[in-house]
Amino acid sequence: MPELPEVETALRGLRPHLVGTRVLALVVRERRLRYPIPLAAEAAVAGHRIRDVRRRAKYLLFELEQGTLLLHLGMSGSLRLVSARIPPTRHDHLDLVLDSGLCLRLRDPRRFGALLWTDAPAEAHPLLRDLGCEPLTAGFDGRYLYRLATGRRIAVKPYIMDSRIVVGVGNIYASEALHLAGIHPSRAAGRISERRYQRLAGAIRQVLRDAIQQGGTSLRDFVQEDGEPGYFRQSLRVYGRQGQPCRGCGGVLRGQRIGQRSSVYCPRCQR
DNA sequence: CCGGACGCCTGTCGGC
DNA sequence: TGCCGACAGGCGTCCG
Repeated sequence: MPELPEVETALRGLRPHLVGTRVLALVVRERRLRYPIPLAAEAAVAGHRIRDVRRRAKYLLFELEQGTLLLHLGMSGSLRLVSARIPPTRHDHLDLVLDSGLCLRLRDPRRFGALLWTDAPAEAHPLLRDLGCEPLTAGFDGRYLYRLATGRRIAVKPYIMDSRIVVGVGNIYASEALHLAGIHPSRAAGRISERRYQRLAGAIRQVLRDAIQQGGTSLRDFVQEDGEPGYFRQSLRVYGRQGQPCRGCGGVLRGQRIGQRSSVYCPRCQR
């Protein structure tokens, strides 16, 4: 379930429970995630305090007294804070055991997630180095999107899903933002005006903010059981609604594959 | 450099 | 009911 809003929600929920606690151990039960968890990770983190937890793109960064853990949830990863006594179940691949009696447990059935450790500044890590703008910070606006799109023939949907351009916009939010902005998902990125990119940038921010807000209400307690999101289901405009009526004009929403990802849009409202 | 395809995994769902 | 293919919220890599 992890898109930027969920990672952000996870961050906000977890942070107060993590910052200042000491890592007693990293327990790895399944090392084969997207990248094998480095053998050095366990030894590197044990005994160190968590100074801070931050988010960059969809990565959670656990800054320890020594080095940083980079955690990515992939397609199916989820985090829970549980008592260290609770036995792990299937797909609970690792625990970060804390001196508070809790442990941070990663479950990831598809194993597209990742846990890496670096001693260097996290931003310099190869996986973070080339990332584009954070959509919710200054610097991300229509002009930025417009400039980087110059001459590009890629469809706008995969363009805004490209993390070298802007991070955190996954398949759902790309679809939603394009509908909100009235832009056809397969329109060439380089053939959109700066003015329309302003609308798009605003739509991306709005959609992400709304989702964070709603995610916040359904995922508020990470010490509890799971907290399945299920959040925006109700407020989705197009995603997963192929064949159903557009909430704007009442017309039938159309589905199409763009760049190997399913896309839904309104042929009337989106041009 | 760019755009598009591929593959990594497991779980679920719809159709037959 | 059971089987099978399609598909799933990501993303790095490879190829032309």
